[in-house]
Amino acid sequence: MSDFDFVGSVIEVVESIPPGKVMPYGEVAAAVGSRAPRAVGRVMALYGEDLPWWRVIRASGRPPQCHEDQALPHYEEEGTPLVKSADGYRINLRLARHRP
DNA sequence: GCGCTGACGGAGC
DNA sequence: TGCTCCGCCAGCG
Repeated sequence: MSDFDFVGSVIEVVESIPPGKVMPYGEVAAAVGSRAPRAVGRVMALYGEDLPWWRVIRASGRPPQCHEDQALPHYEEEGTPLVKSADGYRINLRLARHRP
């Protein structure tokens, strides 16, 4: 697996996430056979423009920092289980977590 | 070839 | 429940 295309695999996994579901960075990294959730975030920052990046969130149940406001409308549109929090809102990983 | 940074995760307090 | 510290890997100068 040395030819392993990290970026390509990450993009493939993110696009495989169905609407209304989400997947933590750690899960995406594990899905591509890696342990670098940070690297996944980098891919989103670079290629996220062509991907449903809002379906990829942190293990804390919150979307990428500085992007929560942009992700919110997407969740409401896809019917993603949300939980209102003191800070604003949060994703209900219990219901929204996508399992391959 | 080396070091720093980053849309993070988990454990500890 | 929220914040802090350390560790992880991949990309770039």
